[in-house]
Amino acid sequence: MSDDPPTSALRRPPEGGRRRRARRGEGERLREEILQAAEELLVAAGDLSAVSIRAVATAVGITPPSIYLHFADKDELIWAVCDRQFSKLAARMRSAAHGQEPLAALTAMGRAYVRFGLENPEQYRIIFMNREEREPPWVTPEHIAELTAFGDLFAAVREAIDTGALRPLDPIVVSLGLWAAVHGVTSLLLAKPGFPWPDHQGLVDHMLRTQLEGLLRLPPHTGASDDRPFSSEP
Amino acid sequence: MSDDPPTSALRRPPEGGRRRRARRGEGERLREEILQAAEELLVAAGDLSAVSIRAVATAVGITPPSIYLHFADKDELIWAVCDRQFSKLAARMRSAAHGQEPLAALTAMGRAYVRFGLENPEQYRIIFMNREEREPPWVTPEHIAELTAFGDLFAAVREAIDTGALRPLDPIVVSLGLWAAVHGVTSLLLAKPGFPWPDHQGLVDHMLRTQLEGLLRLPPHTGASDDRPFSSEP
DNA sequence: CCGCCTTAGTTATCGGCGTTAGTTTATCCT
DNA sequence: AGGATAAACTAACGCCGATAACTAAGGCGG
Repeated sequence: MSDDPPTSALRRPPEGGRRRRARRGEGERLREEILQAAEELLVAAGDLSAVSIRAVATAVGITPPSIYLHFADKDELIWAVCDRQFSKLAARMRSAAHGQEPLAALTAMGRAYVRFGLENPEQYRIIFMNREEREPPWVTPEHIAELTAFGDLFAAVREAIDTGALRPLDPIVVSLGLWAAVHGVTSLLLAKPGFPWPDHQGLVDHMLRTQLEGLLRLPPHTGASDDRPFSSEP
Repeated sequence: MSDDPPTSALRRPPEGGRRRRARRGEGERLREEILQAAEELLVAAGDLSAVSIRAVATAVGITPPSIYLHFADKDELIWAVCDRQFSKLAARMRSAAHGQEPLAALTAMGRAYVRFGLENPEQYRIIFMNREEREPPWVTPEHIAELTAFGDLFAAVREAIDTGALRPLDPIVVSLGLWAAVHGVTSLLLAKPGFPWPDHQGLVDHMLRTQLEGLLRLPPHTGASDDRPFSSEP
């Protein structure tokens, strides 16, 4: 990380003078360069704090204020960086589930989700492990749902319920529960990598298997059910 | 948040001169005042970024460098603040599970865990939704396990397995899975409070019920298993 | 070819941050 | 009384995100 192999064509030498201006329509190109440089800084350092406006500007070869011509503030830049990778998540989940019957599809989507999170830890942290207050305005619940292929998850759950494979529970709650399960594993692994975890894959498979088995149509259970109410409500 | 009711006896008026020195052994008292002020700032603003060393110093009535006499750096201060609240978590979980049989104890502990997280959102975020790199050195896996009453969780799981209530799975994996389940719900609710969640209690109970039912002693399952390996291993 | 407008960048600066070095002062012990 | 030391201070460094004001390079109508 200290030497400087030509890992990317981005870093310009200080070059003395000003940056050659882009042509009329080419402001877009600089935007892409900024995104690319910010992403490289983020994954290289593995730490959001290493991605400062100044560091990005230096990497691209411009001055800090120029970044504000393309992004309203730092949060928008960071989220745009993360969104780029995360736009691939839904496709990955869909292709993992492609052609599978509902229950297998749910497992495949869950695995793809965790895998993606572990492969893009910084982006996952920023998108799903931060308070939403810092999100740019275009990050709506609908956007989140789209990123996570929630529609496909929900459809698979509903089909599994309709065909009688799963119990007739509220498919929304079931879908959110599955999301919470895979998110729980992913975020704990990312937050505490030094914890003595067992095999990652085994843990994920355990979560999915347990969760799905608990949802299967079964003889009525007699498990523990203590029904004191909660304090906080939505 | 703008007016200044005497919410606490901490804030001193600028007072002109220096702070009256504490007596010889009383450095400890200032440490407590710093912790208290930092905690108040944290929960009042609901945002870690509002808790700057300078803001804490102002609130206590001292100058910023004085804080470093009691805390090595900002992270240690923040973690000490969070640890204070979190030291109550294990006791709450234990008292919730007190006298219950194993399965009911697991449910009670899970509920207590989520409730605690939702009641201390900033602390939960800092402790469980940040990368561990910023943790002070005294935050070991053992410390985390102690905070979360993992020993009691594990004991209840093992007992449930030994008595035949749960399947004979690895109790470590089962315990971590239960932790991941409740953490998944908690952290999603905290990260995305604007998401159209259903009733919190219902979601938590669904998670616990599903997870436990999936663990009950049952006819062997034939779930979907796609066995591509994961990328990262522990 | 010229002059204007727009766009894409610049320089300079502000206020805030965490942190450190060096200094002062009040209290305690002998 | 006087030195030692704990507990505070002042001043400053080098970052940070962000903004205001300026400048120069296209591109276009005449």
